[in-house]
Amino acid sequence: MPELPEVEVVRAGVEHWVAGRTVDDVAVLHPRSVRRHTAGAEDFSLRLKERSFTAVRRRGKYLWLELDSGDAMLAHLGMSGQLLVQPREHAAERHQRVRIGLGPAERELRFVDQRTFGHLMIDPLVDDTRGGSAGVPAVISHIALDPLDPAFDDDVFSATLRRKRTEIKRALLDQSLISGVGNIYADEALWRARLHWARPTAHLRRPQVSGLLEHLRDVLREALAAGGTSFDSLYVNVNGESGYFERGLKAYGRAGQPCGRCGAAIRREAFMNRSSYSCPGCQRAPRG
DNA sequence: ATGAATTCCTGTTGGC
DNA sequence: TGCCAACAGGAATTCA
Repeated sequence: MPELPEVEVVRAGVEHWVAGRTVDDVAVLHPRSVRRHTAGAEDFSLRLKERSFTAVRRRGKYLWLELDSGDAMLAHLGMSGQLLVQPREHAAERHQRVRIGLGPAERELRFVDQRTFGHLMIDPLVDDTRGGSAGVPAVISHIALDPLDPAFDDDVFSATLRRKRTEIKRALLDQSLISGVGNIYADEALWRARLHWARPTAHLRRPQVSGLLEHLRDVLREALAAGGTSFDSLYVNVNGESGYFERGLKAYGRAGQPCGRCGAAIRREAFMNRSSYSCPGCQRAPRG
């Protein structure tokens, strides 16, 4: 499931292949994949055709391909989305949803997405009110900076977090507070910080928040260096190669296996219609 | 206004 | 062998 490290791997790969290319053909094969483009699939294609890609940027789990029109093609991979660059004559992937011809190269950009939680849309770039220098797509202006962004402010995050009446893992998954963190890296950072997912944010000390951010950045950077995490080949990078950080996971998906720190069996708990993995020895549940 | 629950989707897996 | 429930989960939307 693509989180920040996987999306960054895709961003870099896509940028290598599309920068300077001009769109000479667009085919929307599944309308759901452009559902957030409210003007419709035809308008989506129209705004891409004959436009050139100038840069590829990312914030959290969103990435966008800047166009020479002042718009950007915004992409979110959801759970199973892939952006692939393939020769045009290469056979279509089973769940190919959108195809974008890259002139004058004999290649095309393909959006492949089995579960269709991901999406593409065209959106105007607006001034970034969150501290960046480049423009951001208007529809994601509410998304917070991610913790690897140089402009991310730890003190502001800590203060905002401690004003909230919620649990720490909910906050980590709230993209308006901090972006790029999903279920996997939230569990990994909490394990490293020895914090249980249900800890109330209002009771966290500032040094605990700082420590958590440090662990979060560590695990994100390690995963990025390894090319991202992948489990079932639904997620692959732009060249079709799976990431392999799963061997570095200490909590996520390890229910029943011994904690690498204290040996206790990692537990799995239901949480927000999904699962949370933690160590009962090193991550004590809060009282109440 | 805030926080939490619901919903969208498809392929795989496990139990009976 | 076949059927069905559970599961994977990001984030917009809806609800309380």
